[in-house]
Amino acid sequence: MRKELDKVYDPKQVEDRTYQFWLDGDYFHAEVDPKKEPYTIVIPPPNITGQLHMGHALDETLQDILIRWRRMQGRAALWLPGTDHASIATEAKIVEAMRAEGLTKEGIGREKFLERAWEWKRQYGGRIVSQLKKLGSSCDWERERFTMDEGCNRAVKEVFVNLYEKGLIYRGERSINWCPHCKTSISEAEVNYDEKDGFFWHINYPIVGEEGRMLEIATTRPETMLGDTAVAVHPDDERYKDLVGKKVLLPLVNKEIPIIADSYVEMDFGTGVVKITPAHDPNDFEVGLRHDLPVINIMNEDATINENGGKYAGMTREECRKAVVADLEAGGYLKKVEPYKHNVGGCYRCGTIIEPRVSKQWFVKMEPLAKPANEAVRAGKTKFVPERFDKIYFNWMENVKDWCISRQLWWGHRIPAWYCEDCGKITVSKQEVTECAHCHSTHVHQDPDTLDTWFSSALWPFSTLGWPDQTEELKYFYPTNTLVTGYDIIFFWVARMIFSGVEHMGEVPFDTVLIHGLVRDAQGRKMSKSLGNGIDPLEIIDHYGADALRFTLATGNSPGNDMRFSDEKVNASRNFANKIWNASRFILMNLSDEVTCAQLPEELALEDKWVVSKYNTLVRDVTENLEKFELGMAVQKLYDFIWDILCDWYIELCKSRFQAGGESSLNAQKVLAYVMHHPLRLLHPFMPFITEEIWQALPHEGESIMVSQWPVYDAALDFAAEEAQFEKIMAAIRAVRNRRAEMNVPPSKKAKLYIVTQEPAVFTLGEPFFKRLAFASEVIVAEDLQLEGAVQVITDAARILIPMDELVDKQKELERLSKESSVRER
RNA sequence: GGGAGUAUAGCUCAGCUGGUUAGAGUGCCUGCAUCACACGCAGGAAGUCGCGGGUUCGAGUCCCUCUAUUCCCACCA
Repeated sequence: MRKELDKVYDPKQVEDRTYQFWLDGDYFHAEVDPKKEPYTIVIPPPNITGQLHMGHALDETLQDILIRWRRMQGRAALWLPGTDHASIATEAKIVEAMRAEGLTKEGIGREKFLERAWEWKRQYGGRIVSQLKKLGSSCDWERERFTMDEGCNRAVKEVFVNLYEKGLIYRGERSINWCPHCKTSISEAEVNYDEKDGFFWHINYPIVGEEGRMLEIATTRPETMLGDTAVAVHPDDERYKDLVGKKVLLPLVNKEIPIIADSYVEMDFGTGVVKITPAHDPNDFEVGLRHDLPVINIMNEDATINENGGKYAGMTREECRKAVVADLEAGGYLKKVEPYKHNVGGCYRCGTIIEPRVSKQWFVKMEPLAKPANEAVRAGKTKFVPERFDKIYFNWMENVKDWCISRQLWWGHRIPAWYCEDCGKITVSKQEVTECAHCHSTHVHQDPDTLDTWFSSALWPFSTLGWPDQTEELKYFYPTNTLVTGYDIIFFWVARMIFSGVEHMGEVPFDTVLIHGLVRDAQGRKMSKSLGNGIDPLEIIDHYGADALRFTLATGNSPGNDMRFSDEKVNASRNFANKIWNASRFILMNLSDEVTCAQLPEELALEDKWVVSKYNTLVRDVTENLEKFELGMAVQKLYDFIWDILCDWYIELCKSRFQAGGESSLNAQKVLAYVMHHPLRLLHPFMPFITEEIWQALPHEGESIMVSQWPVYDAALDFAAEEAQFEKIMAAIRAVRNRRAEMNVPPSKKAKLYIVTQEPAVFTLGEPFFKRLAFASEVIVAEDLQLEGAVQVITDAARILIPMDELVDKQKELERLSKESSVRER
């Protein structure tokens, strides 16, 4: 079927229709097929609360390029899609929505809350998925998963019980990071530290029994003194040695607390004396454990001061600080205040300053899990691209602390642990527990907490393939091949998937982690909601088309590096799409009916061999680049071939042959169809929509470019000698054009050319090329010739003479014309 | 404090294991309505490859020092 193509490519006419065509053809679906080699990518599941942003667009584009390429190579290519329940983010959304109705979580209760959450998921959870489709993502939608679906829930329980039984999950009272806004614990990885301007308050604590003698402590958080249970000095500090064992009177609280010695204290920092607040500082908590100090929690869940704060109860942390400082000053305890910059931890979700909090939480013991994972990575079973990111991985995994996995949230996988009200022991089970495993009491209740979202994400590469069942899919597609993600997510997700895979599957979850950078705005700033500088990929798709967006994101992007996104770049990409479109139009307009498929003719002219040989090299290069994950280089080469080789040279050369007609024209048509048809396949992973649309219009066999074969390098098409010969002619043509431009001769003013050459290719084949591309009215080729008064252009292959009189006349005429027009302008 | 990245044309970036005269896009300048495309064509100007050393027949590329800049980790209250 041959279509009339519009002059300008309009993605809107093509994209949705084409995507539907693919869906209808079931091309994205991958089956277990022992005859094929599998290639698997699991998608980094976007949050159900999310909207497609540029980071997603980049991530999905890279994955789609890889999966489409492998599919065309004949692999059983599975791109497994899905979404993440995003516990904190989703719960926050529901709570917010309820607040508008005057409702609270506690008010409606757990069950009703979860009903609402699932309803919300049903309504909005699909939004991000439909946005992925707009990009052209060729995911196997039949296998779409959700981190909280039944299968994932089974996997989570299996893992939890398994690790608990191995002693790798435990419950303990620890100082954890608490977000007073989200009202839940968060893990170490979920705290972002930012340098903030603050103060260093020096406070005098009077020493008991030594009238007038003070111990000067320095702190950045004076309000926490309400929970002080000791002050500490270094055991070797001569200044304070005599005081260890004595007591100080805690100002404002008027309570005696001991002076202890602990090597945690740095003698050279501050005054060398530290107030110890086990409840509100993780280091102090450790000191407290060593010295058996009481823990006095002075704050509520929302970080307001509780009854332990005495008269300060009810104040916020900030109000309390002001009040405490004022009271210290009034009491004469405040020695001095100095400005101080220090790092303050904030919640990665909401940015609220976290509060250390001592509470009972569930933890994953990391060391025994990290070790075999690290060995596997060190052995090269999983490779990072670019390599340097393994350093980041190792740095984290080798220093990793136990992972706090319990969250005081309702939306998520509930912890499969039950407490006995009679014997107080814990029963952990995959099934609903109705009686205590230890004393058989039926007075049991389940832990109200849920698991960190990342606990279920960590299992994604195998939970999505059916684990814990040993499904055919799991056997065939696991381990997966490539994981594509940003460097910002290595700790949260990549590391945890690796140790989970090694632990539960006995094999790393993927062989390659392709790391990309951040997409920044045109000024190089991070795109953020607060700056309002985010660029909406859907708007870009709407204006320029998905192919232009994908091309932009794939170009000029080397692995691991950040990139800037600008309208200029998308514009250039859109222009490229249009260029391809018009080249196809030209070809379709000139293809006679007898050219039915893209096959080379028997006889190849010099320029045919040149372009075919160039194409052949392109196949090899693009494939090699893809194998090495150099997607940006691959797409650049395609661009160069299509625009420069194909459009600017080969199509131009064909024009004269088409006019001449006959055998030469027919052969040119065949070659042209060939060098358009095949590179389209190479380009398809990058620009799927336009390539499919043109491919459909070209005379071909097969129903979709998606299932056409990825081209392979063919040694028989390597015409290196002819390439070199033809390039000599090209150089000569360029030289003539160059000289004409210098002399301001417009293309419409044609001149006679005398070409003097010993070069056989130029001698026998050059004439039509010069006529068309060097704007010659007539071409005379000679082995030797002298011409008086001619402009001479000398190149490697030929000496070209342009009769002076013709050009001089033209030049004069031009000068006259330009004078006239400048007069007219005035 | 520890680690990593980046520095190449006005701007945004390529440049893989060292090898012709350092490339592209965009912007700029000149010319062009030539029958695929002005979202175009032809031509042009534009670079001390951050600085200084070193290795080499040969360095944008490898090594060292320094400078600027970005990021990650840790954290001393």
